[in-house]
Amino acid sequence: MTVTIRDVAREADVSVATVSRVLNGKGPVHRETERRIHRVAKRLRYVPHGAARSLITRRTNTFGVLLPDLYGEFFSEVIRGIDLCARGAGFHLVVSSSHSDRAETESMIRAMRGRVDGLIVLSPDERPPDLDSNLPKDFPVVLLNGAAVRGYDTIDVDNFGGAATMVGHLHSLGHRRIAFISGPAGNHDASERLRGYRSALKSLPGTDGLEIPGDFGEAAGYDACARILRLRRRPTAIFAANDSMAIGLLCAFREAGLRVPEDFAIAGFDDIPIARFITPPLTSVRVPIAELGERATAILLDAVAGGAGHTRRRDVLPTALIVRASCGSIPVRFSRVSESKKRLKA
Amino acid sequence: MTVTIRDVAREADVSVATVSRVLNGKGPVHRETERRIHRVAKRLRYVPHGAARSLITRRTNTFGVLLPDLYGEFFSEVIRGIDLCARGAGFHLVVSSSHSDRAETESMIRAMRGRVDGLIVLSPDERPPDLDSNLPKDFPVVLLNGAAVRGYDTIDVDNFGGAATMVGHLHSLGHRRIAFISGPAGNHDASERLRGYRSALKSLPGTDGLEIPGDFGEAAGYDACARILRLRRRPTAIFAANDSMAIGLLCAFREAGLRVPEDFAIAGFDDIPIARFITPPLTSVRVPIAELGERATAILLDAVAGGAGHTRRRDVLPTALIVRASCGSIPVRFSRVSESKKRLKA
DNA sequence: AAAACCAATGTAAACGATTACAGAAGTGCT
DNA sequence: AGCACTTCTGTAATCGTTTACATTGGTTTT
Repeated sequence: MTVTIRDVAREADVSVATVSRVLNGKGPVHRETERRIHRVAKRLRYVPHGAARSLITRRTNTFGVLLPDLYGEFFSEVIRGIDLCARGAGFHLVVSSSHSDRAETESMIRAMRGRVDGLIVLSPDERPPDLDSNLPKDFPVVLLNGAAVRGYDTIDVDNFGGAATMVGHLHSLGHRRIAFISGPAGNHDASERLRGYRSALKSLPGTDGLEIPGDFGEAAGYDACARILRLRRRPTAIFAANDSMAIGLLCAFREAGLRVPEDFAIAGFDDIPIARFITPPLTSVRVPIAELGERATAILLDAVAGGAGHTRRRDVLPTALIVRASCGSIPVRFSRVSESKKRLKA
Repeated sequence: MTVTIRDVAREADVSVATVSRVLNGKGPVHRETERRIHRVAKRLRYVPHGAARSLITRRTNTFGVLLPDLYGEFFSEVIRGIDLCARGAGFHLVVSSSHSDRAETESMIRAMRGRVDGLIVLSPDERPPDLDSNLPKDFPVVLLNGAAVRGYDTIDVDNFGGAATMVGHLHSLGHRRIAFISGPAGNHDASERLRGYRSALKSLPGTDGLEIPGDFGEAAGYDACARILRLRRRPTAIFAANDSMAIGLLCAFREAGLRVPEDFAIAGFDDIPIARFITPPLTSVRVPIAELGERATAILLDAVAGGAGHTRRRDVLPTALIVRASCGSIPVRFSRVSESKKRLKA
């Protein structure tokens, strides 16, 4: 049915070996033969069969990326970093989402065998997927943004430190009652950030905490507003475990007729691109999302090239406090856009 | 090196056929043998080689998605729709971005041969990639959001109608000088929206237009602000060809100390999720982004199942005007969040 | 007791490419 | 003329699976 290298060979009156040579530009082939084969290939609309090819060459020049889901700016940014680095090294990328269902994740991991040369797995769970029984030994894998796992390369950001820094910042602005909207239970980032928040509060004199459950979605932030307004002793600052929830919260406050930062200071975590575009621009903890992806890919490239000679690593990337208007004490015109865009005179 | 079905067979003292049968649950196999094989497979960490398998079965149970790039909410949403539908039918998804470089796009298309059963190509260009010479004849492909192409299934949104409707809406709010920030040249959506804008303006009495070049990026919207403020006769309403530019514009106005919608009405196009969360919530034209993806996948599923019996289609999805606060005349509390979230009493 | 059947398993041919090896033809050197 | 070398091309093995078909031994039917 579909046309194979055999058809091209027959039609061009040569052997398949010669066709292969021409198409891959290997080995000496007569000028005339070469032209003829190209003509025939084009005429027959021949496209080599990727699976067949990589079966024999044992290379796919492709990396797989496994995400819990494909939506949201965080993942987009990670992929951008991965893409950048992989593309530079001549690798394609296949991205797959597994909806944070453990069984499904593991099924996808298996499905990648023979289709990719290496795997980047974003495993936000505290308990990472069972790679050992779902991948051949020594298959190159980098775990992104999850707990450390023995025997695998992992890369993570300093969630603990970032959260602690943010609490310190809020404290320095005079806030003493600082609430925290936490992320989903069992999520590695979420629990590290929570740990950072708690640890910082404990070390600061005269502070008072309040933990509101959340799940990293905008709706959770939105709902937190109602909860906060019901309180007798309201916090003066609210620190959301990620930007999405902070945005939902901002939105709810606006609807409720409350002002940020005048009535409440709000801070987020991640510094997703949209953070600087909302009103007021959001104070957040920047995690170098794209760089996370780049680094992961670099490690994977090393693993693929190095084979057994590759030594496993655990990288932790630093975070940075990004101060904007949502916590007050700075002019409403926001601080970071100037990096990339012309500032307006008017 | 890596363990194959042969190794499992040898270790379990059976033929490869039996192993294959067990692993795929086909054909009658003795209970005891089955157990033994499973044990051995697990012990050896055997994972079947996807390429080898799909070479013989001629099925991958995978769809490929080709995007111009992987970033931005629009694409995330499309993928969500695709994912939803594909997953339901038991198909995996591989996503690849090609950075809108024509040659690269075509190289990726070729790379998909033998790795996927069908392809969804987002081709925002007026001139779509050359599928004919980069894919076998009758390979299932759905073109998303681009110009119609003979011989292929295509699906698109009603950009023209949506833009015209928005202009009508602005007009009905009393605006007569309505500027348009256009999208990148050569982009199908962009030029259809521009056409809709022009056509509507022409048909409305006493209106006045102004076209500002843009490229769908936030920065373009941001820059448009300066340009507008330099004008002697300023527009009262600005219609951006997509939401990202509208957001950039909003941001620039805020920096410049101008108020929306009091000083300028601003409208966007796409209704990306964040549109309702910014300040003020953005009036926009909703395009059913996720549904776009779902429909495309449904068509592809039909094509894969139906084979030659599949009839080609060209679908055009309707758009809807979403009125929020950014063009005034409605309360600042925004209208759509109530769909999905509890409204606050306070 | 022969025929007919069934369950359990093995043998070997695909699938569509790449590539080591070998052979053929031509050229230049001694 | 014989040899070595180069250039071009073909033969066939190989990658890791699936599966049609054959085989075996046992059970039931007639």
